[in-house]
Amino acid sequence: MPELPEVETVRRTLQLVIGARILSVWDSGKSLRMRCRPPRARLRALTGARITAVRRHGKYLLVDTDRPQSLLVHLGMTGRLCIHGASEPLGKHTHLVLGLGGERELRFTDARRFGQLDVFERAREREHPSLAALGPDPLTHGIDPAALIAAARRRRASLKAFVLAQTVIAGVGNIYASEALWRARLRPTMRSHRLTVANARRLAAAIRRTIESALRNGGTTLSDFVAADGVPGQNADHLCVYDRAGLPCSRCKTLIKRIVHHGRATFYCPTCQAR
DNA sequence: ATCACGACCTGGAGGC
DNA sequence: TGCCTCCAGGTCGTGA
Repeated sequence: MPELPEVETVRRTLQLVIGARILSVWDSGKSLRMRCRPPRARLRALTGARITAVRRHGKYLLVDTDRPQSLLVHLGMTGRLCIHGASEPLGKHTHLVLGLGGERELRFTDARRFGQLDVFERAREREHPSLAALGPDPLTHGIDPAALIAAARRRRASLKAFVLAQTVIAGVGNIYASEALWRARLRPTMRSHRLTVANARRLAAAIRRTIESALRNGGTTLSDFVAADGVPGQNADHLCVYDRAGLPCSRCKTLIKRIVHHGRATFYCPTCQAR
């Protein structure tokens, strides 16, 4: 669920907490991604800090404060970062609660615990292990077709794996990889080093347009995703291939095919997506 | 160095 | 109704 458009939707709805002071910090103590426990002492040291900005790179949210530290949040597959009333009961899978005063709390919940929480020094952001290797963000940096083709030619993996590689482009996940390749009329199983210049241009434009259009619809909600205000996204109704196996392609009416590629569901139109 | 695969964890859906 | 199995949007470590 939370790929770039969903994380950006959360970021935008989180603008409401900018200027708020973190009056209290509570964490569940449970391990999240890769059995790593979020650093409790550094989380709690945010007490008293004021939130100054909420940024994003790919699928990572960066909550800046008026101190040298920022909070890093990755939503994994089922993570939510939502503003709640302080009197609302804590959900079962709540892992972080920032008390913001005015009866508001910013809560991170994550049933599957594939998410990530960390506190890092902003001055050394580039060195953070999760951020250091990220490629350009399609919304904030754009995608340079020349750089895209150079990266594609260095690899032998499929185009789908290429588009999913966060070191190449930050923020594309399984849903939008299928969607962008459909839009670019390229077969997901095509080897990335066979990408032509014209195809690379089409792919760069397709990724950007796929993401922008999903963002306009508030992101894709298949089961868990909601924005920081609790509102689900509407983009599931606008998907062209993802989760549409056996339904007609909106361009050519051929039935959409589902394959398992690299252990992930992959959808494409056998007619209008060239090999 | 690059790639494919499995593991991480829980809940929901569907079959019996 | 209840138990079982399978499946899921991300990322990383392992072994080939």
